[in-house]
Amino acid sequence: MSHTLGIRQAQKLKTRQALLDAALGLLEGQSLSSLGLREVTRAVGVAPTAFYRHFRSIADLGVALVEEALGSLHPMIRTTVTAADNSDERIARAIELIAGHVDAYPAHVRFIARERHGGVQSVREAIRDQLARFAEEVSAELAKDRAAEGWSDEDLLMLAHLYVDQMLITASLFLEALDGTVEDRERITQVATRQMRLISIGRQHWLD
Amino acid sequence: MSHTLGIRQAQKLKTRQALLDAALGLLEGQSLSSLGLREVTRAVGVAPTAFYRHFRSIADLGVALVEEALGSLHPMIRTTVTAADNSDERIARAIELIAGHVDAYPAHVRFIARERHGGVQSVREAIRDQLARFAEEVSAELAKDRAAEGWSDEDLLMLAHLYVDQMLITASLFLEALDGTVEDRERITQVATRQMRLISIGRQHWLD
DNA sequence: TGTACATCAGTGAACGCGCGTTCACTGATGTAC
DNA sequence: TGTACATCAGTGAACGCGCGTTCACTGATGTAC
Repeated sequence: MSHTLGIRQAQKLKTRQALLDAALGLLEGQSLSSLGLREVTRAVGVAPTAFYRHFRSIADLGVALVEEALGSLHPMIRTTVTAADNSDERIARAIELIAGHVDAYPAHVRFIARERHGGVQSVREAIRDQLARFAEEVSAELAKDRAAEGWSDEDLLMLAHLYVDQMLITASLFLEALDGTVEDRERITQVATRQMRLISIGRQHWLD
Repeated sequence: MSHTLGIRQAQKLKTRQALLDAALGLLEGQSLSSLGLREVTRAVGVAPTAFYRHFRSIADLGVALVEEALGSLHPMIRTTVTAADNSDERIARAIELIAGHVDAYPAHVRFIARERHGGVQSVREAIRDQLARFAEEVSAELAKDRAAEGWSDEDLLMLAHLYVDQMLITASLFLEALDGTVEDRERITQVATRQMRLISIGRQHWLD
């Protein structure tokens, strides 16, 4: 049978999640290295000191946010890349998937884009490690394709990184255009589609 | 005949440059949205209030840093992309140029990578505008090449953006490896070279 | 060239404010018997 | 089931500190004559 959390532990998790959610919201207009502990607890409605029951510091909370945000990106990246063969139709579907993810989790996407090169070392490292893990999974996924015959492991990994980076660039463009016009978003879709197509073409002729 | 600046104006420019330099140095370990005005003036050795003689705010100083940093990237990007035809030798030279630029101006590269998606809107916009200008110049440069025959303006611009983004990604990888081993840097060089090669191949077969 | 006045980059005191962190605490939840 | 004690998430007061901004100022540089 399933184990039910105690009341105390359940409440603690709830507060912790509220802190994470509040921080993510506050990070829309600033970066992690300027986010204040009091700012976060004020947004949640708990005393500043309650923060320490959950995180040692804002940097620590940031690392937890990386897990959460990239956990949500994970399935998207997998699906996108699995679909990223040479078919134009599949490329189109992958781009739509990215756009949909940005619509559904804009704060996660913003957080990763912003803190990937941000001012907090431990967070940068966490993002780098997670993205490297993704690239390895993508690489393994690519290896299954018959188009990967004759490719070295190194070349598969470099292609995987290219896909992952391209995906993040596209996601952050869609993010900037969230409050923009339909035309803005269509232009981004068109450019991203053509870039993916060019990469696909390069992939097809890699072994020529 | 050349006009010599007055003593007063020359001294003012000197202080202004000192503020920019100090800020850039302080931004190695944090992001712009957490940089303090007093921190910067303290590093320079002037009174906090002197700051206002040069900039309205830290965000304003940030925009000035964008001009400076991308002014230094400008020639590099031009040269790199001009050299980015299908020849492996030219690709290798382009990657070396990027690595050399990171060695020469690490703080500029860090600033642009960090603040491109950072927490200060006006700075993000300044970077976006400058990079768009670069992409247009690169696009015009690409158009001169005989390999561009039959390419639409739209496709040239999307390729230009791909090159510019790829360059920034590579630069920021070299930046992370500045204190790393020679092996780290060689691995980055190898991956970046292959990615550039794959893009070149896609470019060659674009019109197939 | 010399004088009298204007400009203005940089100063230093003062302000109110929010910050991170400490500490002893409270009272609901958990546990042992 | 009931009781007595332990745990621990969240509290609230207090602290010293650095922040951005204001203001009237100083004195070297610039300008008009």
